[in-house]
Amino acid sequence: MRSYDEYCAVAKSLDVIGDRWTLLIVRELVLKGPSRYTDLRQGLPGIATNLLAQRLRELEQADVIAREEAPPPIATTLFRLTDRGEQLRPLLEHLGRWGVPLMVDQRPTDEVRSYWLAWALEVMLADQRPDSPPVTIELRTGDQPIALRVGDGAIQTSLGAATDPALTLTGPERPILGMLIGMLDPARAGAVGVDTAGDIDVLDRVRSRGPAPAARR
Amino acid sequence: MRSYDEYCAVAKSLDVIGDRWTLLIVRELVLKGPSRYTDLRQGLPGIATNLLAQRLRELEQADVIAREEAPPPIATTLFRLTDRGEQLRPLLEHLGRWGVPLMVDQRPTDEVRSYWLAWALEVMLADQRPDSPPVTIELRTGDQPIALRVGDGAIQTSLGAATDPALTLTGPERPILGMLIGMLDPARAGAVGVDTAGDIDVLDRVRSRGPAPAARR
DNA sequence: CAGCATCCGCTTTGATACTG
DNA sequence: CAGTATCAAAGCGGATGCTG
Repeated sequence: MRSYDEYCAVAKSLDVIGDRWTLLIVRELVLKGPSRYTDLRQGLPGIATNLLAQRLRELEQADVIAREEAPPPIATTLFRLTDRGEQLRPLLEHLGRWGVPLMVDQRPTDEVRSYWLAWALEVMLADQRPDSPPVTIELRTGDQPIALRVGDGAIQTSLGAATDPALTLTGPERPILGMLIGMLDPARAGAVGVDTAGDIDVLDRVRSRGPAPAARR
Repeated sequence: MRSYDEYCAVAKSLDVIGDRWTLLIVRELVLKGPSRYTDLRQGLPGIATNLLAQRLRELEQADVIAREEAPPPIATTLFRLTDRGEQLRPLLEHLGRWGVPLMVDQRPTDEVRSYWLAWALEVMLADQRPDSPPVTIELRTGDQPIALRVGDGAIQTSLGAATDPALTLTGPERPILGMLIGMLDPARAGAVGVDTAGDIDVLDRVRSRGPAPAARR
């Protein structure tokens, strides 16, 4: 992209990370850690392969990512975030929180990856009763199940089936997210296509953190 | 811009604010408050007028900004941030902090506005000795002077000459910023084209906050 | 197969001129 | 003041082919 030619910190940032696809590449590296070219492509459906190569080159030049030649038995190129790139993580978390309300609009053409959803829930939800014993909720949605562990004041997610979940939600992504962030009455689960198994009341345990954090100062 | 067609909170955010110029328009409204079309153009040198009109329409549709018809004696259209738009402020602050290190690269074609610089300093600097009496530093750089007030643990800036500054720095933007954020030895001010008048030691009073805040959690 | 480069049609942007 | 209209240039998306 052309530079904005402004001597402004925001404009200079956007000169580096404002191109189309660029922040989504950083997202993939934040979520997956060091990744191969091919794995990045899996997480960026629709990107033209030449564009991915070009963006990776630009990000490397800007010291946001680095490429390392992994030794055998991996024997491939890995792309990873530099320290400078890691500093974008809280920015992405903020973008994620800001974007959660937009997820009420799920379009039939939208690709889904469960690790995107899991991450959105981590940055958006909070444990409402930190002193109660931990509970686990299993979400059967997206391209693989998500285990959501609520306890000790924190939210953790992992991919794959949960062991002994207190509640299992099965159904489309949108209403399941809606129930979790409190925008959809859990009692209406069935009406919106969500199958529930277990104790529906554990949903009270999670609470939305609001779309934006208070400004730092 | 085309949608990324991803059911991911970050991608949904970028569908709204990822277009070229969009975040800079939000920056202008954050810094200036409700603004007229023409005033926005002044702060976005290089934008094509049709693009500004189009972006404003899109941002209005996305509930990031609203337009209000100001009554006489103003009698003009004002664009202002909605609540949703205000929630982007901390995001811009983060982008600003991340971008400050990139300001070592000032190009001759870069446009400068003093209120951009003042804001970058506000989000980047901190009062190193909150218990000492307040001091004021005047910066004669950019398109108008900046008064930098350090005291009570906070940094405040205002445009225009300062009253009774302890230190006045006159010269190009880059070395002045460098001296303030501690990347340039104040003793070398003269060698880099900066004129100093007053007590150079008050520079120890400000401290860089580092390029990125710790992750919230 | 991983990691690209090239080509081509289409969309977005930039520059400028013009208007209620 | 607050835009719209027009058109050339740049960027992007999709398909394909190449190389170790």
